[in-house]
Amino acid sequence: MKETLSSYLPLSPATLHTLLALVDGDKHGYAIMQEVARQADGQFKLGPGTLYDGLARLMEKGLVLEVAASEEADKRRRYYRLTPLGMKVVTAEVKRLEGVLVEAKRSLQAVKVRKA
Amino acid sequence: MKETLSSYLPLSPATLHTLLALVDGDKHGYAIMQEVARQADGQFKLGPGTLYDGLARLMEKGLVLEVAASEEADKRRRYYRLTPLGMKVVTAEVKRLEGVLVEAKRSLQAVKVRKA
DNA sequence: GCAATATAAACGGTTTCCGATATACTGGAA
DNA sequence: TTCCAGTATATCGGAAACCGTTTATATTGC
Repeated sequence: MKETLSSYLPLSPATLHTLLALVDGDKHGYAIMQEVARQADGQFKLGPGTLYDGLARLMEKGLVLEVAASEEADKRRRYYRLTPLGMKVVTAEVKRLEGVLVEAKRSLQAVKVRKA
Repeated sequence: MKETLSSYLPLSPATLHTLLALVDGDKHGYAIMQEVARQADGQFKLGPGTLYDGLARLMEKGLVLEVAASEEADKRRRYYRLTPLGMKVVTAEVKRLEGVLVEAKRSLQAVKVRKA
């Protein structure tokens, strides 16, 4: 299973942020865009093209599925939810990135020290 | 300066790993591939297509430059080096990712707790 | 001098990105 | 009641990036 999970990695920034926005609950597309902008603090914005393309791909792969809105007002909204697989994949990517950062910080620190 | 730096971000996994491999010193292409494979512990491999495409782009943008080998034996090798800008960009991306991971772990933890 | 390995690079097809655009609904202000 | 800004989804098409395969050479060890 570790192997199959690895085959989804690494995630592109757009994909990672989309999945992360869905971790804490179902959201519709526009809300995902806002959440990503918030999380990235303006340093990164997901446009509609990237978002909806990405969502379509994620649904094909089974990482995300569309769910019916319970009894919402706005009929335009379409809600998306992480599948269990999607949750595993985003968890695995976060773990992978942690490892990358550990190595990265070690290298960067070594350079700083060398210069000092 | 913060703003201009942001315009290079986020980095794709391939770009990030290429730059990280160069942080601790000049390397030639083949060595970069090996270093990336090592750092990623097999979870991610950079093929030659991706690598050399990426290097060409990084040189255009001024994040990497080619340097002459001091007095090497192997004449085929072409060495690449991070520019000061490249170093700043990779540092900024590492910092950005740290923030993303903090948020990500918070969300993931919240989900775990909710389920427990 | 042969085989294996190391190294760079081109090539071409596919995937992904992503801004622009279109369309339509919603809520409130003028 | 009209109007408008914001909300919301979607498509399109070009650009950028990815990436395995192949080609070409140099080197190294036998």
